[in-house]
Parts: sequence; structure tokens; C-alpha cells
Amino acid sequence: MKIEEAQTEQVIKQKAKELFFKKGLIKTTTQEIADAAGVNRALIHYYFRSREHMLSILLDEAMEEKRERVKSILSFDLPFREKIARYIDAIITYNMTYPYLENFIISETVRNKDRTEAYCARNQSRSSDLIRDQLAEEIQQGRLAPITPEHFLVNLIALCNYPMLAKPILRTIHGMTEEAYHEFLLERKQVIYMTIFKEEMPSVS
Amino acid sequence: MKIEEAQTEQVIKQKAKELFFKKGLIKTTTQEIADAAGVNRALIHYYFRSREHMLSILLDEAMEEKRERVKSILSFDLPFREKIARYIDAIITYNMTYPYLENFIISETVRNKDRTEAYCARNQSRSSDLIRDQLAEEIQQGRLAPITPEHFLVNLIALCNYPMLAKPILRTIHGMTEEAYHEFLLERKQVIYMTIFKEEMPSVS
DNA sequence: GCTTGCGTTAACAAAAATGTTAAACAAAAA
DNA sequence: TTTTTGTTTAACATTTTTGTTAACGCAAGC
Repeated sequence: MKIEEAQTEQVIKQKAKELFFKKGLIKTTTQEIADAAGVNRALIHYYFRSREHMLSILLDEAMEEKRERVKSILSFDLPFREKIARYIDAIITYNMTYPYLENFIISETVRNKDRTEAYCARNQSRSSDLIRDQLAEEIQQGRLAPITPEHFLVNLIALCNYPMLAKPILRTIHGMTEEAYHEFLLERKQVIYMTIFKEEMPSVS
Repeated sequence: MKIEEAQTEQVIKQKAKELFFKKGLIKTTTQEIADAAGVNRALIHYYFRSREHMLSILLDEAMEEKRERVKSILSFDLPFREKIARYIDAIITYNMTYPYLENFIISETVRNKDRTEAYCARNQSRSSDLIRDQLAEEIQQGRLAPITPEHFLVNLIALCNYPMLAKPILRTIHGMTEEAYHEFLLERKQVIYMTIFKEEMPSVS
């Protein structure tokens, strides 16, 4: 229709991201994406060559954006505990915006090791290096039990991501409504900080 | 060939479980399963009606077995911390036997909410109820910071399961070999216990 | 006005996977 | 030996999804 000049590509991307990363419909077909975007299916091939290639682009973008938002926090010049508090907040907030993104990242990295390597190669600094010194200091000052940066980070990310990854099963097991689970996820910001530091989380402005 | 009398069904199941839960090949086709089992593809339909139905059976069995092994530990008459130590050990050990089972459980429960509900309905006792009293006592005695059983369990399961779920990406990010990551997972038994209780894990016989 | 090129579409082609069936086979029962 | 029953196979059919193409339309530049 040429109404929204040169925006078709973006509309397709946007709708596809919603289907994949917000609604979690991992098996969404090119036809369904085209329908959601209100365009002919052939346009998806016109702009993105193949379904596989499109998914690759979407994932790269989404992973990049998440990393950008989340990981940069570890580079700020802030006290260790405040840094971590913000990190927790950023991950959980981001997870709630794209509830199924992490599921996708994980299935894709399982299925396609090449993408994982490409992604990590692009990634300059390791998260573990960004906290190494401050973490060591906390431990040395006796404020934290000894732990390697790798384990510390895996703990942190696990505590933040898993409840979103396993939402359907956790929600059902604990017999929570959608709203109750939403609350539960927000509570977790405090809970995670408390689990790691054994003190109340300072409020993040 | 009728060589292995009446075992065909079990052979198919076994091979399918290996492909799905050990090798993580989520997209494995009925043909590939048949090949692995050394039988004609039609037999898969003969015994299991459809691919979907077979996957459903496999998952139910696997989930049931994991629950059996892992959750029963919470019912033993043991001191709280020993119970949790064993729970951690059981989950991580089981995860290492079927490295991709948890991935499957999660993708399936995302895709098919009905199965989740059926599974949970079958499940008599909530894990959170099994630890409620002992957890409350720990907290009341000041040995643990206040936390609900739900958050406590989610913490625990997250810390145990996530590193296996996200293995490909974590391994690449941290630049570990397969063997190094194996070690890392074993170390986590101690790390998780320490993270939760801030004391060394007693050795589990 | 003509033409050039991108965006768009419908129709077609091909591939990939699942599901079905009729017949062969083998072992146990009659 | 014949029958019967459950197992197995090859061949076929269907479904589902992806990928291609030729033609159409519209706007900009000549």
C-alpha cells in the first residue's frame, strides 16, 4: 500500500518481536508474522531472506540491547552493593518487558552454538572482570563470604532470570494468579539482594 | 525383526529420551528417532500414535521421575540444613544425567499450559508446604533472614537449575572448556549451600 | 509521457515432516 | 496345518511451512 513509507521492515520486526519475545510463541510461522504485521508473507523474505535469518537478526538485536542496558551498570563508578542493586533491578525490569526473551536466548544458544560464539566474541569485556576487584574487596573486608566472580554472577543471574524462565510452571505450582506472580517477581528484587548480602536493599531511585 | 521381543517400545522411548533430554536436540524428527532406534518410522505411530503424544509421554515420565527423586528428599525426617544439602545434591546430580531435560520442561510448559496444570494437579503436596515449618523455625531462631517458603524454594531451584539451562552461553561467556564447566557445576553444590546458609556445606555421604 | 526501480502481491514450487494403509511376516494357538 | 494375532514394513497421502517468481503499481526523475 506504500502508506507507511519504508516502514514496513520495522513493522515486521516489531510485530515479530512481540510474538516471539513478549508472547513466547516460539513456533510462530512466517505467515503468522505477516498477518500480525498486515503484510504479504513474501515481504518477509524480501526484507529478511529467510525465517531463520530474520530470527537471527531479531535475537542479535535483542541480546545486544539487553546486554547494553544491563551490563553497562557494572561499569558505572558506584559502590559495589549499589551497583548490584541496580543490576538486579535492571534485569528484572527488562525481563518483565520481554518475558520470553530469555527463553529464546537459551533455546537458540542450545540449538546453535555458532551464534553463541559470535555473540561472545563481539562482547569485549567479561562481566566477571567488571566486578572482580570490588568483589575481592568486599570479601577481604569480611563483608561477604568468599566466592569467585563467576559463581557470584551466575548466582545473581540465576536468581533474576530463572523465575521468568520457569514462570508457567512456578506460577502453577505455587497456585498464583498472573497478578500475584507479577507481585512475586517485583518482591524478588528485595529477596535477591537480601539473599546475597543479608541486608535490606537500599531503595533505588 | 522381532529379535528383541516386545522391547521395541522401550527401545524407542530410550533412544528418544537420549536425543531429547541428553543431547538437547529439540527438533528431532520422528524419522531420526526411528533411525536411532533402528526401526521403521511407522512403528512410532503404532506405539505412540503421534509425535506429540510420544513427547507428552516421555516428558510426563521424566518429570515424574525427577520429582520423585528430588522432592521426596524434602519429606525425609532430617534436620533442615541437611535436607537442603541433599536437595541441592540431588537436583544437580540429576541435571548432569539429563542435561537438557529442564530445557524441555520449560519450553513445553511455556508452549502447553494444559500439560503444566495436569502435572501440578497430579502433584499432591506443594514443595513449599514440605519446608514451611522447618524454615519458619530457622528464621525464628535467627539462623536465617526472613523469607517466604516460596521465595526460598525459587532461590534454591534457580541456583541449581539455571547453570544447566544456560550452559552453552555461560560456558562461552566464561571461556570454559566442557570439563571446566563440569567442575564448575560440581563446585556449585558448595557455593549454593554457602550462598543460602553462609556456612560450609556438611559433606553428604 | 516514458521509464526506471522499489515495494508489493498472488500464485506457484518445493521441501520437510507427519500420519495412514495394506500387505508381509512371524510366532503362538487351535 | 491352518488360523489368528500382534508386529513390522514400504509405499502412499496429507499437511504444514518455507521459499521463489513473475507481474503489477506507484512515485521520482528524465
